[in-house]
Amino acid sequence: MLSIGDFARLAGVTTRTIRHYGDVGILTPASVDPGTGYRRYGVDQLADLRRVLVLRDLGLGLDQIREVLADDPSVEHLRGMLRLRRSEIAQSIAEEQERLRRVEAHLDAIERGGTMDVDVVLKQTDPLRVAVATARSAGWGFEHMRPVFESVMPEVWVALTSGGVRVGMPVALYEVDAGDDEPVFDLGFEIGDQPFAGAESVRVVEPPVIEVASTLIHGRMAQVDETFEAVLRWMEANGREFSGTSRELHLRTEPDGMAKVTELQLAVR
Amino acid sequence: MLSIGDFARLAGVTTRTIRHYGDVGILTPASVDPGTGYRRYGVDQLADLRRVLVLRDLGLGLDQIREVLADDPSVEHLRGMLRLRRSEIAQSIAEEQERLRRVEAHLDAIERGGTMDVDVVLKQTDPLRVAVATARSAGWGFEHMRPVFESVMPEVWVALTSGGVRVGMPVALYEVDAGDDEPVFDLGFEIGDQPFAGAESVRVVEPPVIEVASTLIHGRMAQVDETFEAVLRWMEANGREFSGTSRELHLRTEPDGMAKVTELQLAVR
DNA sequence: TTGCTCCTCACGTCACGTGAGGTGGC
DNA sequence: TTGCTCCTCACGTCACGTGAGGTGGC
Repeated sequence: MLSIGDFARLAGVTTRTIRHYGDVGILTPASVDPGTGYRRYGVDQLADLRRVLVLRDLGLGLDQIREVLADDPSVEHLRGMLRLRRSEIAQSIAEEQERLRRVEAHLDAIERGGTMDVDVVLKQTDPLRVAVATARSAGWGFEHMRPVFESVMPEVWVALTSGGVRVGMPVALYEVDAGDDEPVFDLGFEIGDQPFAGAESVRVVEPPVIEVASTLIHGRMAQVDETFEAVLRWMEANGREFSGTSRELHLRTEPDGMAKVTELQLAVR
Repeated sequence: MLSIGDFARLAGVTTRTIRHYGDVGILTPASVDPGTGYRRYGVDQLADLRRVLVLRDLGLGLDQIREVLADDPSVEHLRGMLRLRRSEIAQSIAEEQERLRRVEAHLDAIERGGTMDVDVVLKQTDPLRVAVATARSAGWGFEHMRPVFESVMPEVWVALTSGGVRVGMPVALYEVDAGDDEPVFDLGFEIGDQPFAGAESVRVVEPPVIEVASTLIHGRMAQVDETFEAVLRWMEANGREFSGTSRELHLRTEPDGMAKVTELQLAVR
């Protein structure tokens, strides 16, 4: 019989760990002195403890370890847990590698230019339901777009409110096709889950949930072009490619309808 | 100004998270209503929150984030933290990959033969200081070794105790060189940090701390040969190679000096 | 007036580490 | 008798999630 100190030392762990395993029912002492409370362990329990430590080092939780040790023909059970663990670990490696890439991209940006000019986040878009009208402009760029915004948005607004629909956040949806000189895009408002049958040129769309590089634009929209390009550069530095789909979400607007905070989303491939 | 709910929604986090960042001093509300305690956030704080979320997703702790945000020309500081993070992530990826290999080796063992016959652990040896005599036997294997043990160990024991040294755990140290037919190895006892000048054939050695595949043998030493081979098979399955150095630590012995629990260590290359 | 939002505690998470304060064994 | 070991609480860790119980705003 071994004292807890000897037992722990032989296994290379602390006595606190041994007591903890007793507390959670993973490894109870062979006997406990009723007077002093001193724990005693049998030498054959060393092998049990080893098994626990092996499973722990594979990343199993103590609850799982207790389960595996509990049922006797535990091979099937253990196999199931290890398969689960395998995919969990593979998953977490993939995530850490992705994280490492992001850290390195940040460091690159710092080395190159002081610090990053934009804060870009890679994320999934939130589900969205919008009522939009299709718009055309003479060319890309804010100067071409602005008049289109100013004529189309009020149009959609009127169609919605006269239909009894409360308008939400203003939204613009773009698709760039190769060599487009005359951009065609959708302008409108988020409408949540309110019913709306559509009217004349206004229809309801639910853009798919996709992965985007997202950034915020503060203040007037004049910066939108340069921000767009900054995000494209960010994508390049981070090994991502622009798919051609982009969205503008006007998170906050001035009373006059001008954007105050805009989220710019460029879909990655 | 934004309510905490709007603020959180725009950033895609919960209000609890926002409050927590307030509690720890990372992002305090632009204003707090003194009557109701309601928090108010400025739209420009959305960018601040974004920065926090970006750093969080790089794996920085909230303490570190607070530090980086605290000093204003934080580029140097941030760079240092990101470099640290980079190496931490690389480290953790390596560990997870190692863990994945162990899980897969376990699964292979289960597929092949029900479950593993030995519990083998890869670990660093503990520091060790032993007094040993050199021994020779006619060949490898327990049957050849046993008589050597039985004659050499008492010899060392006498040399130590007559020198006033308390003997610790019995230890055997082996080196296999290619094609050795007449094994030469060291037998003796752990002596901790007790001084011992050496006597006749007995000398003090401190075997280096090395990485070993370790397993326990319960009961009489007759199983040592098959266990040795099982560990070699384990190494093969786990992509490790035996370096030729091995050790036996007699963790517990019977009153008659026979081993009751023995740790067998094979050094990996 | 009824939902909805917001508020402040405060416990739980996971596997122990780390004292604090006290007692048994050589 | 003096160290050394052992004992039982009980807090701390990290970044929030999740109620509980209560109140303000449209």
